[in-house]
Amino acid sequence: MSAVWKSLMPTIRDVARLAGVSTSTVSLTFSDASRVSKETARTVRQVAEMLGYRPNPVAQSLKRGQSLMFAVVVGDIANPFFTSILKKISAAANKANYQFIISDTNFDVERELTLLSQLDAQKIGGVILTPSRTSDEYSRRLQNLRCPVVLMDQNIPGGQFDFVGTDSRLAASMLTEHLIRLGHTRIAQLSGTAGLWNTIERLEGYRASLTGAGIEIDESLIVDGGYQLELSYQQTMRLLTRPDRPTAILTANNLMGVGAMRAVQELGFRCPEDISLATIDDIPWSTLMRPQLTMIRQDAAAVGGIATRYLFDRMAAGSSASTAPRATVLAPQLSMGNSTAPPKK
Amino acid sequence: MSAVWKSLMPTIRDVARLAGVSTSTVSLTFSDASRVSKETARTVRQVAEMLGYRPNPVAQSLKRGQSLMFAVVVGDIANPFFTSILKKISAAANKANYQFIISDTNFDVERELTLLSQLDAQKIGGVILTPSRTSDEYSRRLQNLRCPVVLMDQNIPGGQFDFVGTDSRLAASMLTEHLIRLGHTRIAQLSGTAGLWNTIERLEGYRASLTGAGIEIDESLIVDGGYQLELSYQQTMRLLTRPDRPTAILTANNLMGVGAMRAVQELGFRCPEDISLATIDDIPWSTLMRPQLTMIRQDAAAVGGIATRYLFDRMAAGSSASTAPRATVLAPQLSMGNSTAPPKK
DNA sequence: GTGAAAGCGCTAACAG
DNA sequence: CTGTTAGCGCTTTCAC
Repeated sequence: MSAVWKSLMPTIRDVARLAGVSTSTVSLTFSDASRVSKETARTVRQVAEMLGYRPNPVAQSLKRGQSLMFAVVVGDIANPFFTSILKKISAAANKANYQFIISDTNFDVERELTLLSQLDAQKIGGVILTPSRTSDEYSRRLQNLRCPVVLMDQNIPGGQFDFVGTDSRLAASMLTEHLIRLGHTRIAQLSGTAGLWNTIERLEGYRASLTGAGIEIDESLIVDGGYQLELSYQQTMRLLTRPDRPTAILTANNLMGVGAMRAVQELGFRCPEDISLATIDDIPWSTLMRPQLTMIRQDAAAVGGIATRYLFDRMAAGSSASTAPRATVLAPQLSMGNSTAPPKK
Repeated sequence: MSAVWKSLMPTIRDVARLAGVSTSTVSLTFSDASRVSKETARTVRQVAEMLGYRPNPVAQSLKRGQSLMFAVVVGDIANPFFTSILKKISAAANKANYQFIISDTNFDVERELTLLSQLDAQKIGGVILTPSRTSDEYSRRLQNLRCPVVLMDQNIPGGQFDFVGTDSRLAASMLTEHLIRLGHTRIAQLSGTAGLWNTIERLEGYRASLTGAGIEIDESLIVDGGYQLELSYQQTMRLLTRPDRPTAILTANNLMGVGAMRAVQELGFRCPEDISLATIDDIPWSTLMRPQLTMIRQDAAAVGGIATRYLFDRMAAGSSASTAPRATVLAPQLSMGNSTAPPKK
């Protein structure tokens, strides 16, 4: 009934025997062709082709103690910001003939650390990671990995790792200042998971802009939305049913933007007449939404592309070379929608 | 500067030496504890713990000729329908302590086949796949894989593989009949990639419903949108600028639904007054869109959950057992929006 | 119940 | 240039 999974693959020995050479010659033919005579190489390739021989990557990894596969670890594979990045990484990896694993940690740090140690045990060749902590302890765990690590989107203090992301501080400032210019003074921020790099940066940008405009900061307007849709929805419900509710809400990522918008709609508020909404990160098909959100766009493709390049460079260099970490911080881009307007008198 | 990737992992020999036993005893302790005396096992575990020993999965795979890792291969990782499925698979795999690879083929069949053969060479333990062809040749390639294969979403003829998906024929019929009941007779279908299982089923459902209602089928109203947003957008533009334009459009997946909606908006048509829109597959945050699309919802979590169960069962059974293929066809669910209305007179 | 030994398929000195 | 050889870390008979 079911397929037979047994038809043995030809091994390097089969090729060697049939080509009348040794296994090392076959191996060399595929790794460093220059060390084999043109003629031998041709025969070997021919035989290999005929037999349908492909080097066993598992054996290669075992021998080399390192695989050519790398891993991308993200907190939420359903977040379109990350899928955009993944698309780009996928294309780059494909072009370079690398394979990679995508893993979703569901924002579970325990799971993330377990995963990383498993990958480490598998002798994974490298990791592109959105770190879910900024603590020293966490940083140490990452440093113990025996493969190159590239951070994306979120950074960690210390700068020991390659990093690519967007200037979050600036992003938050741009939106905050836009709202201030419109005349808002009661601007809430739906903030992300406490302690994360971007969370801190976005809060700082927000605070700096308010202070710079001479607006006193109302701490009760800063609430934790955990970068998640549902929590953001609940928090927005709470914010908007307060007597001293804000006139504008700035959400620190796309999913929280959606959550906030849903709450606004459900409460029957009109946006932007009753409440202004602005968010960081794009939402797919946001052009079909009403109102269109004013937002900061990040260049996800660039993030993915650069992260991949950083990683490939390190993987190619091997553990020997210890180049100084590189970092790219991209500029955020403001995209005006119609979800923001001057506050009602 | 950069991390040292060299700190060697303890091997089974280190554990054996320190525990004063042989490597086979250590191995046995972890695989079949019943064959080792309680006491020895305890010592071994203790030493292993102390050393931080973890069996090297690469070596295990090489020896066993099969890894515990499985792969999920989809055409478009950015399609939210697939991310929903992946979320579920991820949770299930995590619970069962399996690892998996996600791969995006970008709808490139060549790439898909290359990928599958690479995975095969890696001795991957199993594959969950959305097949991108229905041909015999393709089917044969799949059968040659030496690991269990579970099909999801799209099926292939022959029924040699486990399959889980939704009744696409019924899905298309439900929407078509809904439109007919509203009084539409010129209903276009934006169809998917020709030849695919669901494409065929959805077309059949559509045709059957029209014919059943005594409506003659206008072949020019059936156009190829390739399951892609952009193509659907263009095709809709074309459809709506025809003198004999349809009064309703049925799109065969979510991305095409978005594409069609964008075209409708850009042309200044009102939906549903000027044109009715209905689609198969949900769009995230569709509740924030205006109008709200009338659509068929599939139970993505169920698809992911069942596919995983099928695969794990086969992986656990090993290549020995050859159970007959299993299949689950889920019922589609109609979700009424306000994008459909009776046609204008 | 435990250990010795033979590889899984490949790579990389090292010789020739 | 090519072959011999010794493992990578683990599993698995097969003896004891």
